[in-house]
Amino acid sequence: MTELPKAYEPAAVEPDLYEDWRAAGLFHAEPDDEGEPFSIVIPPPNVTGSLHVGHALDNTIQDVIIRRERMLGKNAVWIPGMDHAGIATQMVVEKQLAAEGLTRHDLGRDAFLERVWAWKETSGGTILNQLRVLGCSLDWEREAFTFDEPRNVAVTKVFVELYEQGLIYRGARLINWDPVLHTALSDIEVEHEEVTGELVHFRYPFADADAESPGIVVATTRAETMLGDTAIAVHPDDERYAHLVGRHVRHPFLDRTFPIVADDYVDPTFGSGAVKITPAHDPNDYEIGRRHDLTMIDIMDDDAILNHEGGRFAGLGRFDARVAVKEALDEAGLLVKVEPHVHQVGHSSRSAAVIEPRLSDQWFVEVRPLADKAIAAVQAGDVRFVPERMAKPFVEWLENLHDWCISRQLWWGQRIPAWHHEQTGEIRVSAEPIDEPGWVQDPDVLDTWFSSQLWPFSVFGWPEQTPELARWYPTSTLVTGYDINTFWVSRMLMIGLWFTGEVPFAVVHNHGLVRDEYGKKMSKSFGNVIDPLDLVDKYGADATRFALLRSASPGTDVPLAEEWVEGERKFTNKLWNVVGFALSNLDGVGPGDLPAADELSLDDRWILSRLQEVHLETDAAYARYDWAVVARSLRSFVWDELADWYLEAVKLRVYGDDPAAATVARKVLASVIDHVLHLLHPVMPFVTETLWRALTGAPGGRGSLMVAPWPSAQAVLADPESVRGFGVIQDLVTEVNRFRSQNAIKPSARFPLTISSTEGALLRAQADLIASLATLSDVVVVDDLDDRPGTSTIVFGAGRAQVELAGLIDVDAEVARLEKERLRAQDDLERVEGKLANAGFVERAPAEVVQRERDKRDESARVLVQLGERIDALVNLRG
RNA sequence: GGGGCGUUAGCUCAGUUGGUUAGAGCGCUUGCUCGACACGCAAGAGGUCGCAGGUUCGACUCCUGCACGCCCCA
Repeated sequence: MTELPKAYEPAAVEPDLYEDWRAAGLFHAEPDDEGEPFSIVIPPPNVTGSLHVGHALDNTIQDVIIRRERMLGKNAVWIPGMDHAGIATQMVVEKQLAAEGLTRHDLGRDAFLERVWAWKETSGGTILNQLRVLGCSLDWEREAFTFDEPRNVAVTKVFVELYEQGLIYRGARLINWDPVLHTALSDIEVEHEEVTGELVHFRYPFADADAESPGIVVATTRAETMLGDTAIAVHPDDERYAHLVGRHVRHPFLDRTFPIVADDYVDPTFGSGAVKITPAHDPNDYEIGRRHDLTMIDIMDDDAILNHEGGRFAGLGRFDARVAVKEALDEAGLLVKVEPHVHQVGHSSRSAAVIEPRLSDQWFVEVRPLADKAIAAVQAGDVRFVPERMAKPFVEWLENLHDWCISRQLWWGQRIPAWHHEQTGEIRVSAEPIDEPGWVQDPDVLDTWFSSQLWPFSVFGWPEQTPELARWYPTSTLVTGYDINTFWVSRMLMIGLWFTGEVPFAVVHNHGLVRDEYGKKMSKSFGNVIDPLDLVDKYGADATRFALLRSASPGTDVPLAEEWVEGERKFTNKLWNVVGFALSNLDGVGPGDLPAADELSLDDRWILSRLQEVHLETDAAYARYDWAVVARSLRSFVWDELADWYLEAVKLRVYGDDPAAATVARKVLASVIDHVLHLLHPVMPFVTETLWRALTGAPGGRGSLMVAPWPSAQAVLADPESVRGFGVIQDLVTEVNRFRSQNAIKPSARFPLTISSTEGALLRAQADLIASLATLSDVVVVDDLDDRPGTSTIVFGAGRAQVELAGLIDVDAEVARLEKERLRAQDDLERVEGKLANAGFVERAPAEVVQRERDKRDESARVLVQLGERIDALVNLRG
């Protein structure tokens, strides 16, 4: 076996290892491979995107899951791919055009699309390459794109069938209009932000103008919309206005009158209690408009500039018009008052423009029947959320879902498979182009989510009944942040159930959002963004992955700091050195069968037992997606037990002169390391693979740890008695160390120790081990200590140990140390006696709990007496 | 306004069914080159578990109210 370099250098091994795995075909799976099927589809990142820490977390989790399932012998596949991201991608290319002084309209539709495809081929998709750097074991032979040909076929089929089922319709509805991007958006692409604006109160005069009547006062934050008003609404129970219902008012700037209507929606306590109604530019007004059959007037053009309906305000932008209308009202003597007002304003999540609700002809999906199926599936447990509490808001969201506007006035995306007759206006929806005179295809494209909702089955070639689809659909687990449950998960569930009759995934695992070390959201403007590629570069992929997982407790956001990643690099280095120590001392012994039970020493039995416990603990944590526990328990085992204790213990035999004992130690050491490398591999693939090959001499390629079978926990190795026994030794050694530290005795100074203990037989048998671990010159176990002057006592859990002071110890410091221990024992005793003095406790608590407290009391009392005697002896010695 | 989550050491977080001396990482203090590792080893300081009640022999843990913070929806 070769010696390892002194420190682990990730950059030196990661790219080559990844290429070795890939070249050996280890990322690839075929549907007829052995094993139970297990599949994950990647949440397709935007083709315009680059890797941020959120992707790093999401894909690390998926990689951990798929690597473990692969080792468990499953027929595991992880499908890569990207989302064509209609708006974002079109914006990127339009920005390039703008730099050349061009718009997409200058190029025309076909030339523009060619240009976008060219951009996609050369600059798009860098994110997928970045995932390789992280170690993600995606099946690259199966890469899919939401806008490639197989996916287009699926999209067309779904559109046509939903249309034929009456679930897709075209009609004039109030939609969210982005006046910058010139397209409709769905409700969830709108973000509501709090804005301080003005509440303008003004008066509409009555139409049947008796000069005495003051008219009726209304209030609005968007004064310009009064140009589209076609009614005023009051609450039916509002006595102030009851007599006015049915009367008409006159528009001050336009040649029309409109009625005062009564509607339950009106909040009589808000403003004047009378509401102006603009059905074509406000969602609530729209509903009222439908109920009362009001005229709906769209007063704006695509740029949100007032059209001819705006009368003398036509040609003004909506915000200029807001000011102009207010001034005109004032001049006309109709303005009552203007007050500051805080309210929610919808903004485009893409362009940040203020959304204009607008009446428009668009395509919609009627979601109710689809949503009901999805709700039923969640409630029946056919799809399970982890953590569970994510299910409730998900269902509530589905229950309140409105029809989905799916048409976009863009060019980059699937063209809507509908044709309009130029003369008759008739509409035909068809999977095949209609090539007859007079028919032109609908110019709009579909919302990107319309394609990505099909992802869990379109990636497998649906609607063709492929072997992949049969084998891997439904998928096993979907991994996403909880923030896109509504955007994406809900739609996949609805459409998957509708078209395949099955839930598209059995489990939705939601992780949190990655934040900075103070729990703040990462943002460019705040300057706290961490680049995961930078982390990989500096600390390695394993450390980056481990740091993310370690913070990922179920259902919580995931804080991350660069220093924490640095800490995990130290862990990879620790692991490196553990194996390095083993390699230089194994003398050719590799992992294999363990020695017979009667050959094992106490430390062997202890570490093997602990390994089994840790194995079971991590298996359970893996199964419940608790990455923080997986990471922490493995880290703690390797560092705090294997390295700090077992390696130190094993030196006694490995450096000793009993060859048989040395061989036993080597076998156990090699096996434990081999086992824990398996357990760690899904979370730290690179360093574990490197070390495993060094340990076993495995050739790599198909002989990689990556595809080695997951070990099984062996219940026979569980040995509570050894765990307890080794614990006694750990306690004693720790107390000796403390004694050294408090008495400023050099760590390298050896001195003899005489022990008296309730565990006498155990300690006598392990005297050499104790001497080795605690750096003692000699260890003797006796029945009773003589407590001679000139000695000091170390109290440990199972007894006392006596040290010959030999003039090396400061008596005052020793008295101080013992006083401190006496106080501690005194506190213990008082607390326990307090409990036992409580009659209720003694009578009603379980007997074993009471007995435990009694034992504690006896122990503390004994220690207290002994400490008192020692202190007295020292004080006497001092004179 | 409706719903959800959170409040534990200087910071970020664990704490499984009520009984532990309330833990970890980082940071901080002290000592240490003893044949894996200074990307290290050993020891140590640091917490009225948000506040107020209640249930219980016993509450960080269960219940009620309040305060503060964050998220989603309207």
